[in-house]
Amino acid sequence: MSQASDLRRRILDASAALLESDGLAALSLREVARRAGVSHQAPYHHFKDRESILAELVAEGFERLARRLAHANDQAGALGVRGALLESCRSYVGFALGYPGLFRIMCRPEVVDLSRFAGAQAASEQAYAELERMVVLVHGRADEALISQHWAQVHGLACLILDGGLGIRLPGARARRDHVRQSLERYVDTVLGSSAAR
Amino acid sequence: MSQASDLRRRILDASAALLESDGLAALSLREVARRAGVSHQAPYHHFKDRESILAELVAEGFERLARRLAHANDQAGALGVRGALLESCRSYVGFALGYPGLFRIMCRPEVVDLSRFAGAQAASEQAYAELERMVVLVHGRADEALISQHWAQVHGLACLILDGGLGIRLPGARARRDHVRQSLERYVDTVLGSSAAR
DNA sequence: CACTGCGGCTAGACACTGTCTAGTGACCGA
DNA sequence: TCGGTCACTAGACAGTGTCTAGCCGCAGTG
Repeated sequence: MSQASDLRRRILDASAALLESDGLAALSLREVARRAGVSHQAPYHHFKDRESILAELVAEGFERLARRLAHANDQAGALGVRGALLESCRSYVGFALGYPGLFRIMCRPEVVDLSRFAGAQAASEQAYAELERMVVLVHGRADEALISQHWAQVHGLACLILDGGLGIRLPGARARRDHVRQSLERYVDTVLGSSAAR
Repeated sequence: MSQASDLRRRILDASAALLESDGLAALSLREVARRAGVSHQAPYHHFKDRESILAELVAEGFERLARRLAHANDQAGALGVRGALLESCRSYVGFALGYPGLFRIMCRPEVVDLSRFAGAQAASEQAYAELERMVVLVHGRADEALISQHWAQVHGLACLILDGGLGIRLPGARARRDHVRQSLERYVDTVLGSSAAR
């Protein structure tokens, strides 16, 4: 049984590695099995299908993201609201840029349909709850429009750098980091300025 | 030759239809050929490979998006800055929700690598230029951080409704429309309020 | 008119994919 | 010792993108 869960873990790890190194297109069950040194049918003993493997990775991804966001929220006392907000935004975008392959399948329902996988969906709700907590910290309350405004800002920036035109415009990790920092600081000032004005 | 370009067009149309009705996964060259009533190899006479077909659709998509954004920009005189900004945001998000399959491949480099297709890239630059025009209208100037802040907001909202958790939270087209309207109005007020305050 | 080349298309083949079904062998409780 | 379950292997199937070869009608040229 130790070997069993061992193979399960090895399959997940090989999948994650393949995802980050060669992209989703290169992630085939058979290649994963090859890298794990087992037959092409072995993964089926631990996962129902290909999507289930990816769903497990997605769940782990959302958990990690939620932990990062929670950590930023917890620092509101030490850093103040502005510092914590900035940290939260950086966590989100940093996660996306740090694990681009994983982040992509996390927001691609044609790859992993969250509604089919309770665990992954629950983990994504955790991350959402942390975003909500941050919005309450900043605005004192949280309706859906406020949350989605904040979420859209960080998510949009991440997507645009990763996959959209911003990535093309920003060659090199250094330029991206600088751009993210600058953009997020401007966003934080906008949001806090507008909130204070009310 | 009329027949030739006819088949080319039919292939593009069949691909677009398949993309919107059954999603990217169902879009195979062979199914497209079947629907166009030709052999599975016929498309190769008009397109180098599968990606080239999608790249053509992507180019057309960016052109259409750019036209919509340009139209919103042009209305700044009639609607005022606030009205035009709102209209521009609605155009972007409305395009994404109106052609979800198309919008997805427009921001999925693992599906269509823009750097390989000059036409598609040029069209995407047009759309970017229109976004830049809007930022100038609103802020009087446009640096990269301002543009990406604006772009991220509309792009993020579109992505979250289409593929992210917001779509799950908003069942039905009506709820989505309302949410988009509310979110964008709040965003527009935030951005104009903050801009006026400087 | 005959010949040649070429553009638009068909047909067959190949390697690769996910997944179904049928085994195989080791371990474990009765 | 026996039956059964568990982790895994092996073969097959339909479907895919793409390579190569071939077919047919039409234009241009001698």
